[in-house]
Amino acid sequence: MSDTDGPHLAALAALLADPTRSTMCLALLDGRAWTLSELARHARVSAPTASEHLNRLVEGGLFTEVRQGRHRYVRLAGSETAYLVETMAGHTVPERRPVRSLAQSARRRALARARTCYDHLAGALGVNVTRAMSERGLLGQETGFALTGAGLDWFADLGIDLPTGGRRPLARPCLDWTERRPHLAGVAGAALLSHALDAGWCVRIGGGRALRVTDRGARDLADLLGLGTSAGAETSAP
Amino acid sequence: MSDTDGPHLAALAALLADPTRSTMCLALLDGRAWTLSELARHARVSAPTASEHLNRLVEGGLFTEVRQGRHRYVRLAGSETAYLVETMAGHTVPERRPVRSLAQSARRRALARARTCYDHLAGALGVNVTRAMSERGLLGQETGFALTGAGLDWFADLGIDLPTGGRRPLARPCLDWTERRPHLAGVAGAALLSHALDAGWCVRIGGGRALRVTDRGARDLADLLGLGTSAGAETSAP
DNA sequence: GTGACGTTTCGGCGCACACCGAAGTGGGCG
DNA sequence: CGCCCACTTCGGTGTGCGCCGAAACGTCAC
Repeated sequence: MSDTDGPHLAALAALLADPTRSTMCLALLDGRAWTLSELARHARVSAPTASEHLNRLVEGGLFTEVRQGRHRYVRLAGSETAYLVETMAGHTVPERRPVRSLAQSARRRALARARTCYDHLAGALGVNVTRAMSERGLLGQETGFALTGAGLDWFADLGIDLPTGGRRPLARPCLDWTERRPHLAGVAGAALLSHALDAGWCVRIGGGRALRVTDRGARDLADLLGLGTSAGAETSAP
Repeated sequence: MSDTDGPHLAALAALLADPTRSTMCLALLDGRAWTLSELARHARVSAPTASEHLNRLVEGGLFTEVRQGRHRYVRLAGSETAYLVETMAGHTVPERRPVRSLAQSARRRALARARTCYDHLAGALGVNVTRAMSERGLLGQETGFALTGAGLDWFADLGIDLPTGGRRPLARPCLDWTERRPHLAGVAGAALLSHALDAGWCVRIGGGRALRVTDRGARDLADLLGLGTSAGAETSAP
């Protein structure tokens, strides 16, 4: 391989190499299914244009689609695809981009505080939770990135079932775009976000990826991980 | 972020979205510096064309260059860049590609047996070494991907120094293109390949990425990890 | 100096494709 | 049945860019 793989790699990259398509991919990082018209509006293109792009993304295996009545729902093909998009997004140079409006600034701060990254926690909240887990000996980051025995017990005590045996790693680092530090992804990361939503630790705000930590969530996270009440609000200043 | 990051992600992807450029990136996965004309010949384009592509790749931060006399040497910007290329390459669908010539078939088999992947071992050899380390309790893969205490001792006993403290993880999985299984990357992976070359366990064959396991290497790997003499030759058949 | 060679710049060609408006398809609903 | 709406197909336009040959530039060797 590899000698003849150039064109294949290029074909994959070309799917992400268009601003409209990459915007769509980032939008779908919220892990949910979007309709064509929602994506068209989000990416500011006409419906015909969006249709063409979705065809290519589905054809290329990055998206899967479900047709329901007159709607065309698409979502990321799976966690591996999300991982690919996350990895590439983590390598873009963060430039000083002028904030154009007050509303945009508020939205951006909300996303930086706490958000979902496909199926796990991200933003300051995700990074702080990951760091706290490390400090409490639940997660080992020194010699790689893996749950410890204590970490497995911690999930069990919370009543969170961690399905094993699949190809997906139990714990994996995911580079946070805003914090530039790793947060917990993989099976454990997905289970943790799922539990956080079920247990009412946080709720989605707006229709997007942003999360708000509830009072109950702040209390439980303080109890379980010693997180300060501003863990999902404070910036990453040292 | 993320809302306005579509164009940035697209710009990064566009660097890899051309067959000539992606071929160059894959070539540089051998971790060494290539001259412009070497890359032009490898990618089967003229020197002017290659020059343009290198400009864009350097400009985009994927390559770094060193000018020496009338030569222009380029290499991957770093291990993170190599990781990015590896990740994307690992997501290309492996298709049944007809083998066109006997020489190509032999080259492909050699690469599948043992090769370098930027700065660590890959191919059947890399995957088997990784699996053996797991079975011997040197590497934990159940709850993530991390060296164990025994693993740290194992490196120390070999006299391999593992520099810590940098941003690069000590152990990281890298999906093998040919084997479709993880092999050891990160600081430990790089140190292991470096030691393997220094200790004469394997040598580079041809000018490329392919490796040949020496008699001495086969003996030492059998002693240290219980690897069969064909560990770098056998296929991954279960 | 002169010649060879690696690299860059320039000009021009041709193709791929992102985009839209208009028209067509088909499901859902009154 | 007829209307609305989500989506797709079709034509046409513009442009970005990958490519090369020719020529210029720099370095090295003699």
